[in-house]
Amino acid sequence: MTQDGLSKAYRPVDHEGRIWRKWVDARAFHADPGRVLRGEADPYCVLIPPPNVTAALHLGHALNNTIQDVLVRAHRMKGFETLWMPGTDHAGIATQTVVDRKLREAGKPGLAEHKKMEAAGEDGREKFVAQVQAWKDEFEARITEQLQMMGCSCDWDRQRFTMDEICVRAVREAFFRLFKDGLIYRGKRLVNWDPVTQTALADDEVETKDVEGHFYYLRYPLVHKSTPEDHRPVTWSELAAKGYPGADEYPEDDEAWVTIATTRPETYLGDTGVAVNPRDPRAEAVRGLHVELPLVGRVIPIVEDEYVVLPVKFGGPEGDPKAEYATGFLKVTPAHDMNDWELGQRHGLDVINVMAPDASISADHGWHDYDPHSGAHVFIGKSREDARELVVREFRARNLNTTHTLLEAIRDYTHGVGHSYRSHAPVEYYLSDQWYCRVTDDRLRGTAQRALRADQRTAESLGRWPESRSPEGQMDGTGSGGSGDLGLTFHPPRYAKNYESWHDNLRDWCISRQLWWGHRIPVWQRDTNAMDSFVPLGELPSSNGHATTDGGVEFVCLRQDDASEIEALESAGFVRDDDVLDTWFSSALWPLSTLGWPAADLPCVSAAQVDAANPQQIQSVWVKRVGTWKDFIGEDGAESGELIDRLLHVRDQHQNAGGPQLAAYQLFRAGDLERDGVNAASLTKPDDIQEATDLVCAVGIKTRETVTSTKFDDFDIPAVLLRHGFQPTAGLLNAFNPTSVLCTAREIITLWVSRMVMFNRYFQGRSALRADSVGQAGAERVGSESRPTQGGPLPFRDVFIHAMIQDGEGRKMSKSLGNGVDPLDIIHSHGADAMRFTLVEMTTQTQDVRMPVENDAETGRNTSPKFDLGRNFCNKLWNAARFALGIVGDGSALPASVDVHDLTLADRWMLTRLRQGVAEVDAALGSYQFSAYAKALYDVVRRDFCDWYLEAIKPTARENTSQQAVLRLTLDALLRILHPVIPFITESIHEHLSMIPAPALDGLTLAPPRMGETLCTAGWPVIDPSLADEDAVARFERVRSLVDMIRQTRSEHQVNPKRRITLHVDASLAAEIASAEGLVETLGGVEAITTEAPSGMSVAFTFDGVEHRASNLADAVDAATERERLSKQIADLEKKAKALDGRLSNPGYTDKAPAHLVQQTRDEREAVGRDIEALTRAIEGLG
RNA sequence: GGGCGGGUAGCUCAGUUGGCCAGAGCAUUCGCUUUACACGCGAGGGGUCCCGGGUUCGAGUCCCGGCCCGCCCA
Repeated sequence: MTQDGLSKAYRPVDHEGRIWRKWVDARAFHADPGRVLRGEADPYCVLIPPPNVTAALHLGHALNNTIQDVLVRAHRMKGFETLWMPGTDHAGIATQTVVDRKLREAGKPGLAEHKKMEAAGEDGREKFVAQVQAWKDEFEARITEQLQMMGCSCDWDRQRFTMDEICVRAVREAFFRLFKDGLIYRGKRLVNWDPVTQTALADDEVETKDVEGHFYYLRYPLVHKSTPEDHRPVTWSELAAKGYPGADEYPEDDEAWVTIATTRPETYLGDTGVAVNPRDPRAEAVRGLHVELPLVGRVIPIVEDEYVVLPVKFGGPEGDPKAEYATGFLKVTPAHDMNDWELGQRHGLDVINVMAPDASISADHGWHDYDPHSGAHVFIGKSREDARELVVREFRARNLNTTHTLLEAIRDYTHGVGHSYRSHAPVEYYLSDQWYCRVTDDRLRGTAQRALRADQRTAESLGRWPESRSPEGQMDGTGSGGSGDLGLTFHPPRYAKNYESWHDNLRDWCISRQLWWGHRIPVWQRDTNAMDSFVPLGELPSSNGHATTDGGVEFVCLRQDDASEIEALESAGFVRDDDVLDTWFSSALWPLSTLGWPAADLPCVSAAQVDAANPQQIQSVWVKRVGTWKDFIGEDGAESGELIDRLLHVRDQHQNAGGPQLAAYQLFRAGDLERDGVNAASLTKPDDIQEATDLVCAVGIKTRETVTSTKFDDFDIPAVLLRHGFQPTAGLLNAFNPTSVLCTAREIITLWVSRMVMFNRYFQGRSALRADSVGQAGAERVGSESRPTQGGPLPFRDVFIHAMIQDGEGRKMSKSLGNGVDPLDIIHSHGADAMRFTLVEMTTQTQDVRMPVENDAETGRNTSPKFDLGRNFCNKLWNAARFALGIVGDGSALPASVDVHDLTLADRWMLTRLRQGVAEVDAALGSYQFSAYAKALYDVVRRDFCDWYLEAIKPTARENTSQQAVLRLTLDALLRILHPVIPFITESIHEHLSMIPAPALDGLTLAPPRMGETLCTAGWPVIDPSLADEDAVARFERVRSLVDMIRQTRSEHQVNPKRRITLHVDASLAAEIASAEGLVETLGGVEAITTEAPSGMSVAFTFDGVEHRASNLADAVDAATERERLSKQIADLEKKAKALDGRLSNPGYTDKAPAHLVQQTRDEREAVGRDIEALTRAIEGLG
């Protein structure tokens, strides 16, 4: 290969597609759990944080996935059996909302219309979900394409989706076990309610935003309540008699009132009490009294509770805004406020819900004392906002007596209000029936807390969550030391604190969502209270179901859908729950579901069970798949292509023998399968199944790439395989769980990391192991009496939290601000490698990184000048490689081996620097310091290799074949440590380099590729300490200093770079230069070295405190300019000398500082002095 | 209110047990179509390391107090 074969500049578009196909064809990213299980390789596994199918990926995803790819590629090269599991998340509420909006924008029926259809019995739910499914298909494909264009080396054969068959299986099993173990329950609680999307939200889906609102001061008349019907007003004189402060300021016969302050007047319709702090001086006077709600007419008690904030004038805390605004009387609305709910529970107050699910005022959702003839009818049907205004207007318009209206005052007030993270509407606290997961149980929260590595825990945590040492350690059957217990480690460690405090403040997790897009809750229920007659539930017929009862409502959870059981339930009056699970429920199972749990331990699911799960889907999949594959192969299998050849070959070999290859072929010819009556029962050996599965998955990839007209959907593969008893995930759980590291952003710590830890440990804990036998008939004895307290293995050992990318002003990148950068734009303009290198270089240990955003006037797209860094670096590497390949040629002249002792100074220096570079890279990657990794690469490639080594060897490399050998090997090693971050360009260069045989060099090991001549499966460089040559480094550094001085002198005299100058040096320096193998001459542009004084014009420079001279710089040197230049140098040196003198004259320094530092300072002072003397003489010489 | 992160050159950032006149990339200035690279090469200029105290022979680094920006949780 000559340099003519490579373009002058690196053009990513010329290479990225070809290189990607090369990797895929080599199946270089496909993990084989067998190698791990057989002990042939250590596992390294990363689970992708599944991107939402809501939208395409943004730059934050690009960073997140680049980091993962760097780790994965490096470990693959280091010899680990490496699995990077890809997939996407269905993102229930987000996707449903987006699709609804898009439908409405397109003038098509949206969610509301589909809900009407469903209510009318017209399959609205199914039709809407089909729309969302179509959206999912589109975006899953786009996301996959984006990741692949970035070069992500995921095991694409195993790609998952949180709602695919494999994941459904895990969700059902998990829900069933939690339900059975009493960790899932149904309850009527206040939930965070999003009135726009009309669903419950988890605590962490609510964002607090400051809102400029008001405090409204409302007057509630005080009354005596002697009988239910008779309540007469309280007068001020009565209160004054009881010692109510300030009561005597009012006319004594006037009706008395209390004033409450509220930001939400409309909720007064649901007030069921007024609370006062028992320490309030007015409390005693109002004890036993009631208030009458204006318009509503409801008479409600006054209760005393410490929760009520005392106003400042009655001893409340000064400076506390609440105390400043408080009146001391608090309206209590248990159905519409979280704190009021709790207060109401303490005092047995009524709960009156006055709103409909859309947050409009309604008497139909729990307002049981609504009187249509009261004044309250005016509020019915009004929105929250309108009702608020109306309440204020009514209160203002109504008089309490002749001098006072019901509205006392309105004051401006800014306060935090919860908003839905999805619809951004203010959240309503809403009373409803929801499903909860009891995450506060020690079996979940406790195992998560104890999982944290001891040295990352606080003393409080260690006290509160003591590890139960002995059983904990022995418990996990994985055998890898410590992996099953306290080893969870955050990088950077400060994030461990977030994790801890999240658990400290945990409440039970609301897992039901009033959505259609998601995993439907597998519980059937009937309310026997509302039934005239019913057959008692009795014993469930199989272990597939578990029943509970709560206040006459019966619940049955089914482990798997079973048509006959469902029919039996429904005929007995049971109805399946309409709701779906919180998206995070399936996300929390990601480390389990993607790796095959629970199938790793359970018998294969039968075809009948899968068919029952979703017969229509399976059927359609089946038809589609047959069509797709037939189109691809053709009826006679005659179409060309390596894969078909392989399969035909396999068929010929195994036609009669059977076995995995035949099975694969038959699956491939899916249409043939049923016709031939082949069934899964003939494929019983796990190895057969695995091999067949692998081959079929390979078909999937091939099909995706080749058949563009037919949409290929990975969703289908597991369904087909499951139907025939295959386990495409066979072996994965045992080989790869616990996984190695989770890479994510800090906002996810609470939402996701914790829940994955809880679930992974719970479901693989001791009792869960016993529960595994439940799947087999008869072994049914796991219940509350054998509750596990010991957790199973972690889902991952390390958690790396990376920075968030902001724009140049420190703002989040967002669509609304228009400051986002599309990764695909950068890939198109700069190349995937340039983007990756820049992102990695930016990734420091801070919590945010800034990326100045510019709009490209030509394309109208956003970009950032920061990406030039990566592009320039890649181009530099490309040209350096082009140059090196040009020198080495086809390699026919290279020796078979070289001895380090025969090498030039430059070669030995370069090899030493290479070794240091590899060590720096290893250290950086080992501690998740990605910026340090990029900087180490930059330094060794650009500074050492390009700037110095290549320049140094230019005159000799074309003749010196040993030098060529070093050049070839160094470039090879550099490509390997560069590969994880810039995979495309390094693989491209490697295509050429690998054609040149690698000479042997003792101490340098560059293992060949494992698969398909790909650099990505080649070995990581291993460099023995014996290659380090400190003497060469010291000598080369001397050369560098001297060359720097020469270059500086040349530059200051504006010497043309091409002009070769003459040095006049002393004998000692002349000897040193002579021993430097011509490096000084080459790098300094030096024609001749002489110990004789210059005869003509010359200039001075110093080295080691000795004056030397350079001549032949120019045709004339101006003495005045030269004097000025030298004087400036002297001035600088004198400044430095003064500083050093100051230090040395300080006895504190010379006495207390380490001796070697003091000596160093003295040496330096001496050298500076000699330099000054030399320069002074030079000035004198100018005359 | 609590927790966390940041404040170093015009911009984006390094600076890991305190110890070379504080570094890199971009930008900028000067010189250069030097046979790998102008997406380049060589040489410069540019910094009260947010402010105020303290510890120390010595502080960007450690301690205390304050100011500003951002994130998370209540």
